[in-house]
Amino acid sequence: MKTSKTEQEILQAATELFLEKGFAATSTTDIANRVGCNQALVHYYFRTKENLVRQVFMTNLEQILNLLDQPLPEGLDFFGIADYYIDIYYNYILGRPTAPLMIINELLTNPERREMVREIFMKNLRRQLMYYNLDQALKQAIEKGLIRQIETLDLLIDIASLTLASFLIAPIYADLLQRDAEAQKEFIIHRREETKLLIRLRLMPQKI
Amino acid sequence: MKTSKTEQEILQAATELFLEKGFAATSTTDIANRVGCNQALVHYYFRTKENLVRQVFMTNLEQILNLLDQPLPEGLDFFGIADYYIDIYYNYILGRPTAPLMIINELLTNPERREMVREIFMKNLRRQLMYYNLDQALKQAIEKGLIRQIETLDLLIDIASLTLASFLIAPIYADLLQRDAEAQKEFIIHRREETKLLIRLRLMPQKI
DNA sequence: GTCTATAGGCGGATAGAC
DNA sequence: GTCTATCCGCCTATAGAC
Repeated sequence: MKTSKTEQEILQAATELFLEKGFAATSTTDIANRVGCNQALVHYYFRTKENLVRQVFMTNLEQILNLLDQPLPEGLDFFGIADYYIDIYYNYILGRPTAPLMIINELLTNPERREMVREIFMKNLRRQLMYYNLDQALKQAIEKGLIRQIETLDLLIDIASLTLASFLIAPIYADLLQRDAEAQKEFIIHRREETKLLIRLRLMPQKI
Repeated sequence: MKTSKTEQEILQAATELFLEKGFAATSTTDIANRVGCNQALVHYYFRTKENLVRQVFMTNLEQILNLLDQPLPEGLDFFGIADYYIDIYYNYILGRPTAPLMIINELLTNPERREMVREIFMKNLRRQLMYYNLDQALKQAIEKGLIRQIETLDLLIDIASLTLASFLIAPIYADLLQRDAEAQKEFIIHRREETKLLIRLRLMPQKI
């Protein structure tokens, strides 16, 4: 489907504003102002604001899920794999720090968005295969005593939790301690390494 | 300062609605409807919606921070202390699962709220003392080799991240896997135990 | 204190000229 | 495709009767 230059600009401006202020706080007039056109044009292309929101939401969500689809570099053990995924997610969010909040927020307050997530999951067989493969590999490694017992879902949630929270906490941290943007970035990188250490220790097969 | 019964009811209804739908999506008319009065009365007591929001926000934030002020039970080692705080926070949020989202959301989108947080921190000397004491105790334990090297702030953020994220992820998890509320609660309790394990392994003094 | 009524503004959406 | 003009509805807030 071909899209005109103006339509692209509107979509781009909408994405920026949604990430800055959230969906609810952004009006179609705001979007038009940033593009430099009038408000009617936004409705001409997308008819309703809801359509626009849906599209931005889906695009961002797809991007995040697609990060999992990349092929693994060869010759990594599980500790290397964990580090690899942690790096991927931190790097992605570093580029768009407010994206996870927008998505989380929308998922929590709007049940129909969760329906959209299930659709995306179910449609993508490759993603289901990825999960299955990871699950099998983990189980084997646990049996061989290479890593400590853990559910696959728990490992993923552990990583996601620590990554997500880093970005939620970073701006608050920076403001509370009156630090600048550079210090905020350093904080996130520091948290990335702490995350790697936590996960590594979680997987290391030593007795409790 | 004495507050009338109606004022209490309005505050209560506002709190409920803000936690359910967020600040922006809740109108003063919504609040009046839940109370069973008319919308003008809300403004009679609080003059502006912003005042109401501020009050609810501050109250919830204070409650969360006050959880840290409780005296520790005697005779716990650091692993016990960690478990103790993890339990406190999980139990609190189990009672009001959407409170953290409301606060995080407001802190991220509204810079002036962060100013309020700093005020609360700075005013409460006892809280600063608590942090100082924890910091000292941790440093000593590290020197003695009882626990692995860790920054005090990192330990607190580790715990907060995992706790917070559990509640953000729980409703999404339940919807995606089409589980009911009971399963959702089980998920959170399961995550609580996983959190304890992670922190325990992080603190255990063993070589990497 | 509690009500009705209403002002005033903003947001989403559409009609219609060009 | 892009614009101006405008409708409609909801929101916050206030005025004023009781």
